[in-house]
Amino acid sequence: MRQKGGGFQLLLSQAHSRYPLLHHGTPPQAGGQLNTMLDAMEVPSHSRQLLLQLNSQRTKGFLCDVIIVVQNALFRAHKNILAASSVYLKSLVVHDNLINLDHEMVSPSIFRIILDFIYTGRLGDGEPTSEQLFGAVLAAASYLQISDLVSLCKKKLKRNGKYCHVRNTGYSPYGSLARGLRAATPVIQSCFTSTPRPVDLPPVEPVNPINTHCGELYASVSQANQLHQHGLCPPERHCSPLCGLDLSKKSPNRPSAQHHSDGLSASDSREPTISGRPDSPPVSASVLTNHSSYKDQTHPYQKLDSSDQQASHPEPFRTSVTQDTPSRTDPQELMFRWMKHEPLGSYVDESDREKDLERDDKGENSPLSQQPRYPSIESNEPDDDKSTSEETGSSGDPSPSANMERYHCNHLGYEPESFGDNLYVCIPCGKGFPSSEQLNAHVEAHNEEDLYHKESMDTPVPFLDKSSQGLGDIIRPYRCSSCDKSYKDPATLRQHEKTHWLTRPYPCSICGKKFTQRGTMTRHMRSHLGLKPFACDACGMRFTRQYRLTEHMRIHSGEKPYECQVCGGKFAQQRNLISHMKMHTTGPDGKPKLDFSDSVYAMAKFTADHLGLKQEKAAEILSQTSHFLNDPKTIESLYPLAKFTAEHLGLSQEKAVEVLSQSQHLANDSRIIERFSSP
DNA sequence: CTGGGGAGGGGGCCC
DNA sequence: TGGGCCCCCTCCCCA
Repeated sequence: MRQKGGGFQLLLSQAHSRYPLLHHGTPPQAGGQLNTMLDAMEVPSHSRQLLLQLNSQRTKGFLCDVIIVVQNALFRAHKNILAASSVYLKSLVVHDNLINLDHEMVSPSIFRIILDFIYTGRLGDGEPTSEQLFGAVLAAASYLQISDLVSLCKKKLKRNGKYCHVRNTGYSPYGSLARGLRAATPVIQSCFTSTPRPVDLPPVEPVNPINTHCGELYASVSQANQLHQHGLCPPERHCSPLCGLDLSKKSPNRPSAQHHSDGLSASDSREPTISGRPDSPPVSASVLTNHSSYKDQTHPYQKLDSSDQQASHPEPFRTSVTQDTPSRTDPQELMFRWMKHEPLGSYVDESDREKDLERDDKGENSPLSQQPRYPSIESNEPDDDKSTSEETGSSGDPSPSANMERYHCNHLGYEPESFGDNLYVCIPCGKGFPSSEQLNAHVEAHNEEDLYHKESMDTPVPFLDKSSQGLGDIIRPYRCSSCDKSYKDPATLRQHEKTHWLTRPYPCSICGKKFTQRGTMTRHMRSHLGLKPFACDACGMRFTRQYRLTEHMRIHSGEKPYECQVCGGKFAQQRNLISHMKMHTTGPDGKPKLDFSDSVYAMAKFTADHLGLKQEKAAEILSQTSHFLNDPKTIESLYPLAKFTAEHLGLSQEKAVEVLSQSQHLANDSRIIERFSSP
């Protein structure tokens, strides 16, 4: 039977094209000659034995390096085998370890048959077959560009007198899905849901999971469903004929991929799969060769163990800094904390604290609002909960929200026990709920007006109070009731408020790590799956994020836009500038080595951060807002450092640089620091 | 051996 | 919801 081993011949053909000396040193030969040579194989059973081995390995999951998602079933296979069988599959597996097939083009059952064919050269081996089945397989095989299988199906249909062009047959890819077909194809997870199906299609019978003992990469729950849930396989991609298979995103630098943007977000646009798109009608295989120029990178992801993940997050650098916090009056410490965006001791306005106390007396404060708005230096206790705060990966994070979280846990009985069954607490109003769903519903019920009204009633005003509507309130009117942060729109505020929640709402279904934003969790999932959609045109290196690619491209362009204000050193990546700045701020003994000229850069950055503007706008903002600093009343309400800047460093950045460079002695004058650090 | 820079990768979070 | 940016950790290379 010619078709028997057809896939294997493809495999050998590819192997020979790549490795001309593979077969007894025989040079590459024309197809006919090669076939002749294979027919004359000195060990006739060699190809059969090899294929049997490969299929055996597949059924055991051994050395499988790709997962194929078809609707809600997952299949494991070997990239090489798929690539050898279909140029189309080759174009998919070359980039990703997980590929997603359009289930409207190929159903799980049909794909199982196809995969069996690829590994065995048999179609519906030993099972009763029908023209409906062949039609479905034919359609799917055409879609997947498995020419041998297409030919086989056509032959079988012609034999039955049923074949005509597939477009006119009315054959659905589903067809009659070979009920009872016994196949060796291992399905990682098969969880057939009530996904709406075309009315003319018979229901897909569940495929019994086979070989679930294969101990490599088995999801605890349906990965297919998770992929949808987590946006890794958006429904529109999964279902639309225009969507398709390749989970990768196009490299934005590829003009040829422009047409992918329709119907897909930028992030979801695909790597151009040559003939365009995976879903485009099957075309000549030759058009796919372009793909081979890309660097074939596989990204086996091993970090499935949550403990590993957590162990990989040691205490960050700045935690160690805060552990041996100098005394409050240490000016360098204050400056250092400022540069680190850590709260200064003077940050909590005494009047606000009194208000808090009043509310406490009246019992008005919710359990969550009873804390000081910001943990002041004097309220800091030994950070003894580091070992218990690791679950969310926020260990050592000195961000205000992280500080608040730690502070809550330390001081105010913010343990779950204190809320009984209502573990999910609304931060703005302090109400507890037994489930995250109820809490989310409740949070939605907080309309924007309520939020605004509430903040206007009892929110401390770290920047500018309402009586003096200043720049901060104009730009960012929505202020968090749990911390000092303010936002331009209520949606962002709601998003931010989740960072104060006791329970992070978006857990990773693979490692269990929890996130405050779905997008972060989705991104995290991509790292599990090794998806790197963004490719560098210059070197082929692939990245998980567009931003990484942008950074990377500076390596090729030589662009170094980040300049050290102290020494003039230039860097291609801002993070390396920041790292470099640490060198300026840390002496050889490891202690902070801050002079005021170092702080110029940090001042600009700080200003930009707290005004919600981009980094590069810092200087502009400093100069544009200088008139605010001319107003003593406004200065009084500004962040102490801005006040200090206005008083001591001049109003423009240029002036500040000049003054700072001439005033380094001030850095050692604790009285100066005391002036702005005291309430 | 060590410090510094380059660069890959992950998480937080605002827009 | 995804993009963009920031921050951090880490590894590697080199002087």
